[in-house]
Amino acid sequence: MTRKIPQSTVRRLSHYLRSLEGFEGEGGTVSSEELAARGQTTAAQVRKDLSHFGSFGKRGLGYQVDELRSRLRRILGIDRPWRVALVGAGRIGLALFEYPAFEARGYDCVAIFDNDPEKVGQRWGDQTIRDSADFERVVEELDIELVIVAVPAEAAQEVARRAVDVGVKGILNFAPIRLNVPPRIPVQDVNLVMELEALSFAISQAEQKI
Amino acid sequence: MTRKIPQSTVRRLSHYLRSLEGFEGEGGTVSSEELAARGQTTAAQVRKDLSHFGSFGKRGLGYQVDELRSRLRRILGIDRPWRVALVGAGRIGLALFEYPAFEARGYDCVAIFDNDPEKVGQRWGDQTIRDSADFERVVEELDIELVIVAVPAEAAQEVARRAVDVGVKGILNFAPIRLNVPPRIPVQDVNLVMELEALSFAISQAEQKI
DNA sequence: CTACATTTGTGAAGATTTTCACAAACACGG
DNA sequence: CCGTGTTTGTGAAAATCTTCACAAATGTAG
Repeated sequence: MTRKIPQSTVRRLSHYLRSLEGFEGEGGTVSSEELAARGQTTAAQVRKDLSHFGSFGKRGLGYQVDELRSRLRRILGIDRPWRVALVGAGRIGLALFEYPAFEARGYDCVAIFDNDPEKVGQRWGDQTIRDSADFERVVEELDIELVIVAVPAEAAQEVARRAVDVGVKGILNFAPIRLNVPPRIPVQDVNLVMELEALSFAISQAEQKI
Repeated sequence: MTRKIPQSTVRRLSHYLRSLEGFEGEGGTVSSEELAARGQTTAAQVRKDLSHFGSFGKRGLGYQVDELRSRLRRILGIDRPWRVALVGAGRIGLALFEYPAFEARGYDCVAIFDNDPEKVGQRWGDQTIRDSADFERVVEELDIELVIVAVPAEAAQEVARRAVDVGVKGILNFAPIRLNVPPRIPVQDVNLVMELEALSFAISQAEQKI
């Protein structure tokens, strides 16, 4: 049943979950049709996506909202909190740290690191920025599982190496380079320039067709 | 030749361009093999990606670095500057506004909007935050083509509608909802929670296999 | 000028993902 | 209890994307 799941399926699952959260009807149900209408997809796609993980949903009725929600949370691995460290206390780091949706989804940022002596010791919310030199010790003490890499490209690979060496389970990478890590460690890249380029590409394509 | 280009191809093109920029050899050449090694892909994929847009590259030699660079810029639509407005002067907006890579790639943020009276009038770098009420007028006066939506989810759809109505060409959307816009307007979504969820999903999957 | 070593460009094959279409399951009304 | 109207789950078909494999170019050495 659960084998190699397409990345696109995972993204859609995340989207379904978000849709369900704006769904107050407690004991209510949703059909794949309704779910598809909210996402940008089809009913068949919704059913296929869900079917990878078993069959919850009653024929003739649809899916029970609260059950589907908790199933999706379990599938996405957010049925429990994650302990996250932010590395790089720049603008991007700050934006992420203050991003309310992270905590709402159970991602707890429990440490912030930077190697700029000016920044070390500053307070952000409930956190004090730590010296990168203490990274390994703190990761172990605080049992950190995820690392958000928000440092310049030149520093990113080294951060990733240290994170992997100390046993971190996954990396969210904002630096515009491909991190070289063992294949067992998932890395998720966020590349803002790439997104803008995809946009200007799409516009240029459309213009050319005229 | 140039037809429906996969999104994955566009992302790789962007990546190739970035690789080429770290390539000082002026008159030099690269082979698809080398380019593939830098990206996380194969030589055949590189050639196929490029072949969608014509055949530049000499058999037996490879691609001329500077020509390929400028071709990729043209393909991605960044062979000319883009006039961008940022809507939403929160943390994310600030991070984006200060993101140096944007300007380096020719995305000029020429206006910032917010509807919070406390923020309107504040200066960020060379920009003064404007009142959202002036959005349409300013977009027309400054000839703005792209809009970055960095407002809360509740406000995003309305911003998108106004942007489309006033003739903007594309939208980069950070709000965690699917914007409803006419199909001719490209929208690129950046959803940070989704990225983290994809990460925790991947980790959970890996753990389950044990 | 010829033989040889490269490397591109590209049809065809293979793999993956999406869509289709329909039997099976269920609720409901009578 | 039966017929009707839904909606799921899922093989099979279609579409899309990636990899393969090799002819066609090109440079180089002799």
